[in-house]
Amino acid sequence: MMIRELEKNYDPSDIEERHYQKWMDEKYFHAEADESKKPFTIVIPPPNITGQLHMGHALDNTMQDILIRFKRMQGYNTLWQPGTDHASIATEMKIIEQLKAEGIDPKALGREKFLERAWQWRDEYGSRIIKQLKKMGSSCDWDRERFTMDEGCSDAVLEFFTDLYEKGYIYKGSRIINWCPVCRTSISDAEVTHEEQDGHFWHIKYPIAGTDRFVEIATTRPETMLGDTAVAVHPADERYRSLVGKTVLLPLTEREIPIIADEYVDKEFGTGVVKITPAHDPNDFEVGKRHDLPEINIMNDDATIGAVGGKYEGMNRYEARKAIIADLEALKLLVKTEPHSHNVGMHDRCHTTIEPLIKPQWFVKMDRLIRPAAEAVRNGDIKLYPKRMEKLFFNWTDNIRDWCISRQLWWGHRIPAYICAKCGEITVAKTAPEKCPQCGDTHLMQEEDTLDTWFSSALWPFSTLGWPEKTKELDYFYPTDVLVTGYDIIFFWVIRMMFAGYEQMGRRPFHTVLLHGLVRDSQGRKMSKSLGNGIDPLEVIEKYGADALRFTLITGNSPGNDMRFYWERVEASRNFANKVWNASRFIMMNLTQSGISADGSFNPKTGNSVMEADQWILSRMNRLIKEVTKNMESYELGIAVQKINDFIWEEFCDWYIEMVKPRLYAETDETKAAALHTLKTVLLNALKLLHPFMPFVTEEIYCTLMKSDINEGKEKPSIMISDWPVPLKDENGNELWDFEKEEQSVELIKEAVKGIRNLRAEMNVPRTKKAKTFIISEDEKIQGVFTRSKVFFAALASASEVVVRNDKSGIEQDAVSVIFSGGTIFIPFADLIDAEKEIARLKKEEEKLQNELKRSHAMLNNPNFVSKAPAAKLEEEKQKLEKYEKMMEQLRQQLKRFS
RNA sequence: GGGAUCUUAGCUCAGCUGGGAGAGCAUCUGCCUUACAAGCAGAGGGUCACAGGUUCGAGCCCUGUAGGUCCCACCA
Repeated sequence: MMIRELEKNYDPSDIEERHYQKWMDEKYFHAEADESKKPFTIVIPPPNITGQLHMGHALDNTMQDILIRFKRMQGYNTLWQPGTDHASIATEMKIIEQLKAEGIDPKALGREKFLERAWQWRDEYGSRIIKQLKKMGSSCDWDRERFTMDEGCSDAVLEFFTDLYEKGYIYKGSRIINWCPVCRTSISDAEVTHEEQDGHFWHIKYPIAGTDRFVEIATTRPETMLGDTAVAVHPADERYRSLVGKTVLLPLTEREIPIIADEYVDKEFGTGVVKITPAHDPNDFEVGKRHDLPEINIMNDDATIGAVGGKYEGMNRYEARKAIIADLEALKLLVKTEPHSHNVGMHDRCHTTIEPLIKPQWFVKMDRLIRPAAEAVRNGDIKLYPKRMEKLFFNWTDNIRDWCISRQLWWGHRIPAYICAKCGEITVAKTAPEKCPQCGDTHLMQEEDTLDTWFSSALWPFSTLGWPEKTKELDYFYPTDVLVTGYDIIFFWVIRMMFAGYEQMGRRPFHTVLLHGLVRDSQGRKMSKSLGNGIDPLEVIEKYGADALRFTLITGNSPGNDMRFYWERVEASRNFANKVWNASRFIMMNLTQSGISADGSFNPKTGNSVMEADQWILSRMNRLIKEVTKNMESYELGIAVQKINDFIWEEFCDWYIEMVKPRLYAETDETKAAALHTLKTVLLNALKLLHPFMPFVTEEIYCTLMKSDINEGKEKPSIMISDWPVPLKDENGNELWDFEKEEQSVELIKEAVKGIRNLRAEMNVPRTKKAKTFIISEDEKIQGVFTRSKVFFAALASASEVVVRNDKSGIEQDAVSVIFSGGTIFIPFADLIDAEKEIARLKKEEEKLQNELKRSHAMLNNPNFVSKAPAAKLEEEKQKLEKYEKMMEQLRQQLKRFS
């Protein structure tokens, strides 16, 4: 039957599309509030509408999908809330770019027309990344897709803004802010990155008024001297104490400015005299406030020198710097130029050097608002994984500064503040007031600025659920559970969601933040457009399938660590998918060909046709289920999937399936049904454990399996809504799949098989040369194990016949031997025995054993170990020693034969 | 300047609360064994950066050193 449908190699291409469509059609991703079930909720970090899927998204969404699929299978009512972000500045830049390419001046176009273009952009490109996320297999509830600027989210922003304003947390003020001269907008502190740059330290003489003396200052930005309104020294600096209160004549402008004393100055640094430019430096701004200094803005919005700059007007910052240095030199006021490296603030988006400027802007007072969030992390109400990220978090919250939320952009939520044309009164309201509450004038202008894009994303965990409306979704799904995102976005988003959640909802927005690292290229470089080293996830999916990509991203790295992307790893992941595919093919083939139903009264605990191998693999599977579940619940996804991989490939495929083959191929074998049932049980459970990681291949196999008549009828129509495996228990509550003794037996068999394989490989015995195999053990239990498992040795160890005895007499003369912990194995290879080689082989074994004995003796002869180590450990070591001694004894006997 | 993190096989990395060093890829040797050559069997390869300390016992805990990466910070 279906075996013909299953190709020899797994081909994901058409399968993925088909199953995804089916999942959507069946509404498996959709969640409704349902008080009878426990919710599990994740909100997606909304990708920008300018964005294309990159590896970071791929990793981020794979992790979320794994958690969601896992919880869904565990029976939770899971909601993965999707949506996109308007990304004010990024989108605005894209549109300006677009307009310019068409020869249109954005400013001339006007706000309204510009916004029309922006909405067009969003309609055209906004859903592009959503389509790409679907290719990853993301099981988001697409019926609930949201957008940060849709009606509901905009209402939420209005509510949030006006509420914070009324509570006094939002204010407008003229303060020094970070200005991007290219984007022509203010940005928040979080959007500034610092970069160490080689610059210069210029020492300049400022003449002291009324004397022929000078003070020497040192600066890295001489052009700002046009805006100097003081020079400062430390109050305790003896060198300059007498100068405080005097004035200097600012070169080039001839303005007279005071010499002041302020603690801010570091006596030891530079000359100990600092020029103070309150309008262009955050520190100088503070000094200026303390001393009531004038603030002279010397720059235009594009960072060219303004009208106050006299002859330098119109030059950009760097031209002005050059010109000023040249002029100072001509005036002999330049003392020296030193090389100096210093940190320069850059706009993280366009990489332009920030210009600190004084502008009227809107701010959120953060000191009080941040407290519940900081407290939550401190007391464990919100947990960060990995824990070390808490340091990063506190680093920010402990040094919190007010958040500049106004942007001089058009694309975004316009600030709901209305300014009276007559009296200048500012009214903040959700809708435009008809008249000024102060003077009654009806000419009110709405604030031109829009809000920082993160202002709306801060509300994402509840605005997407309907807030400020009291919806049943909000009631049921909030607080959400886990937030998954990159550590690079903690400051921008995570912290802000936290304070917004506590402020507006009175509750945490999520209980866990799961942070991941960056995906880098194979050389460890950040993937970026400019380097051209980015790898398109869609290309990977096309070539190897979404399962392979997901598997690659989740394997072999620990939480929060960056990872490197290699095509070789994708290939290895694809190979694993194929392995699962083929194992399933094998099992299904045997199930159908056997004509034996694998259902029914099978009980591995009592069934007399059950073999140790069956019990062994069931027991191993039982342990796997427990461990993987635990790992998943602790967010150790990489560890979990590694264990699943190892179990399926090594234990199940390489050992169990190989062991079971002779039983399946035999014409009549009373153990066949047990084998088939075990194969099916283990496969089904393994598929389920694997499903969150590799949703497509597992679904395809599952459905094929279910289509057939071997279906017990208890399973769901899709693996994604099937039940997460749990250890089976009998009526007394004992685990049905727990077989410790049988596990030990099989481990013994494996040891013996490995020994024989090793021996044959070293002696270059071809696989086709079968040999009679004598297994000698004095232990009756061990004899029993091998007597029952004779059948395995043909398939696994090229045995033609297996004889289990307690006595080696008569067989050792023409045989080679393998010593293992259960006894000795003899294989008569008279024609192949080369005494010298045999001795060498045995000597090598002896050396290994000798080392073990040495180690064991050393431990057990250490009185401290014996008295202090735990009893179990001690006992374990004693047993090992006993085992080694036995093996050594046997080995010596064999060595004797050849010497 | 403060902090985080990394240093483990040729390469990329795991190694979760301390109890005999692992995986994938690469290399070498055999195998087209009727699930899979995208595979099977076998092998080689590591003073776990260095130096101390705690411990019966350290890749894991503590201190220091060196080097790499990253974050934060107003030293003009």
